[in-house]
Amino acid sequence: MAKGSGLSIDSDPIGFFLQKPIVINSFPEDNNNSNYWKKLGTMETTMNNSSSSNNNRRSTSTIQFPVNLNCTHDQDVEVPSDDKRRVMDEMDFFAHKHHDVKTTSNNDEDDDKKDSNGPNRFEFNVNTGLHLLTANTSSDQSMVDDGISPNVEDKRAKSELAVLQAELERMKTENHRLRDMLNHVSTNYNALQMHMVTLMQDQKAENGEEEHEKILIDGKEEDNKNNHSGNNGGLMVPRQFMDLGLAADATAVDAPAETDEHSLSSSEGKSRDGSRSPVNTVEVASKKEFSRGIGREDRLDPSNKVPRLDPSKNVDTTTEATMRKARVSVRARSEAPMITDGCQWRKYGQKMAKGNPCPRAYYRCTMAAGCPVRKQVQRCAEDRTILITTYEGNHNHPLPPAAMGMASTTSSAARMLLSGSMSSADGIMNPNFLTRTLLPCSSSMATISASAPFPTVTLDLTQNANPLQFQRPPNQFHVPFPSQPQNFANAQTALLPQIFGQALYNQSKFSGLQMSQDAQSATQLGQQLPPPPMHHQSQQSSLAETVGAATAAITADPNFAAALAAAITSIIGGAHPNNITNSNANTAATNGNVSTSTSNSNGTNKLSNSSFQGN
DNA sequence: CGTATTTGACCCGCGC
DNA sequence: GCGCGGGTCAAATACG
Repeated sequence: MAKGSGLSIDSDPIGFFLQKPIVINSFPEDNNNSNYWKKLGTMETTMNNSSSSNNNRRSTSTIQFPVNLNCTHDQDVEVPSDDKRRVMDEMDFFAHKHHDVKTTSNNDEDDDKKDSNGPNRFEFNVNTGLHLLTANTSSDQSMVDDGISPNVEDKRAKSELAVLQAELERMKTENHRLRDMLNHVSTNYNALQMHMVTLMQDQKAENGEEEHEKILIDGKEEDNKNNHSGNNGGLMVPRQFMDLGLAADATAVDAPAETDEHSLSSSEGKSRDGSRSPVNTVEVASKKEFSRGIGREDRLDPSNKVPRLDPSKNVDTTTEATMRKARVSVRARSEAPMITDGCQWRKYGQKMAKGNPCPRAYYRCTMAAGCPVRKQVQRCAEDRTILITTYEGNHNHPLPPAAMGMASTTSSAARMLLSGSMSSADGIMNPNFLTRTLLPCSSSMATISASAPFPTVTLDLTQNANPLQFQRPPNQFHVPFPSQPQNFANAQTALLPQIFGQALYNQSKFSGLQMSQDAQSATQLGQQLPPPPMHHQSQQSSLAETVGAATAAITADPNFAAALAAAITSIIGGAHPNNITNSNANTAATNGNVSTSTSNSNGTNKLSNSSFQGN
C-alpha cells in the first residue's frame, strides 16, 4: 500500500506507513471532498462482503480510511502504539500539500521555514507527525529522532492534531449522513423506476394492443405449453422471466429459485435469425428458448414444473417477451479479467467463441441462491484491452448500492430498448434516435444492435469522445493502489452506471411516456435533478447528487468538479455536456493526487480508480 | 476442508 | 441427420 503511494516512505523511520492502510488524501483544497472520499470508502467497506476472488481482489484494492475517531482527545494523552499508528496515518492523510491549507492558522511561518529547510514539505510533515506523536505520549521521544525541535513542533503538531481530529469527527458525521442519503436515494430511485415501468405499461396498454396480441398469437402456444401454467391465458399473465429489470424491483420479490432457473434457461441459447428486427427476433427467441429452457429445467429438476407465472405481477407480456431477451453490453477498457460491478459472480463456464481468439467466460450472480442474472465477459478481438461484459437477467435479491448502479444501467437500458422497439411502428428501433436521446453527449457511447441474436444495448465506455474521459491510457496509473487495472475497471464500471443508469432511466421515461411529449418534459426531468453540489446537499438529493458526491470525491479541482458536475447534470438532464475536457481531467489528476501529481497525466484514471474502486 | 475455478462433456437450436 | 456453435453442467482441480 505504501509502496508506490508516492508518500515518502523513506521518511517513515519506524515503518508505520507500512503497517497500516495509508490514507490517501487527494483533496488538499476541499475538506468536503475528503468527506466524500471517506464516505465512499466506508460504503465500499460495508458492501464488500464478497467472498469471490474477484471481489477479494477488489477488497485488497480498496482505499481505506483508517480514521481513528477515538484519537480525538489523545494528543495530550498517552496512547497505545496502535493509536499512534492511526494518528500517523491520519497525519499522512492530510500531510501532503494539504498542509499549508489545513494548518494555516498557526503554520505560515513554519511552512516558510520548512520550505527553506531542505527536505520537502511532505517529508517534513511526515516526520513531524511521527515525532510529535511520540512526543505526545508519555514515553520518551527517543524512538524517533528526526532532529526537529520538540517544543515548537509539539505545539504545532498539537494544533494540527486538534484540527485534524475535529475534522475527522466532522467527516464521520458527514459520512453517516451521506451514507443514509445514498440509501435513501437508491430507494427512491428504485421506486421511481418501478413507477416508470408502470407508466410504460399503461402507455402500451393503450397503444400496443395489436402488437401485443400479435406476439401472443406467435408465442402463446409454446409459452403456455412450456409454462405449465393455466394462468397465462390473458394479457396480464406475466412470468418471472429473465428480464433486465431492476435488481430490487418488484418482479423479483416472488422469484423463487425455480422461477429464476426458468428465467435463466429462457435466456439461454440463441436465435440466429439476426436479420430480423429485434421484435421479431424476440418473438422467435422467446418461443424457442423458452421451450429449450423449460426442457432443460425439466430435465434438471422436475420439481420446476410449477406455474412460472405470478398473476399478481401486472407486467405486460410484450414487455416481458422483449426484455427477457434484451441484453446490455458494456465495453470498457480494463486489464482486469473482469470488471467489478458490485455483485458477486461465480464463473461457471468458459468457451472459445467463434471469431474471437479470446475465450468467453460465463458468470452467474451468486449474491442470492437462484439469482438468474448471468453475464458474459470477453475481450474484444480487435482491441484486447477492451473488456466486453454482457449482462442479462434480473436479480431476484436486493443489491448493495455498489451493485445498484450496474443493475440500474442494465435495467434502464433494457427498458429503453424495450420502449424503443415497442413504440416503433415497424419494430425496428432507430439507433440514431436511441443514441441521440439515450446519451446525447456522445452518439458513440450507446449503440443498439439490431442484427445481434438478442436486442442488445451496448454502452461503449472506450470511446475518446466519452464525455467523462474514462479511457485509460496505459502506464499512466500512478495512484499506488494494488491491482491497478482492477481498480480502474471497478471504478470505471461503478461510476458510470450511476450516470448511465440515470441517463438511461430518464430515456426510458421518455420512451415510456412517448416522445411526443415536448422537450419541456425532458427539461423538467433534468431539472428534477439539481446540479450536484460539491458540498452539503439537501435532503432533496437525487442520484445526480450521489454522482456529484462521487465527482467531488474524485477531484479536488473546483474547476473540474464544476465541469464534471455540469456534465453529469447535463447527461441526466438531457443537455449536451461538452464542457468536460481532458485538460480538466488532467487538472484533477494533477491537483488531486497526493503523491504523483507531477507524473500522473490522466486524472480520469485515478479519478475512477480512487473514487469508486470499491463500488 | 470448504469454496472457487477449470475444463471436457453434454445439450440444444440452427443451417445445410 | 449431421455438424457447428453457443451455452451450461459437473467432476476434477486449485486455492486459501
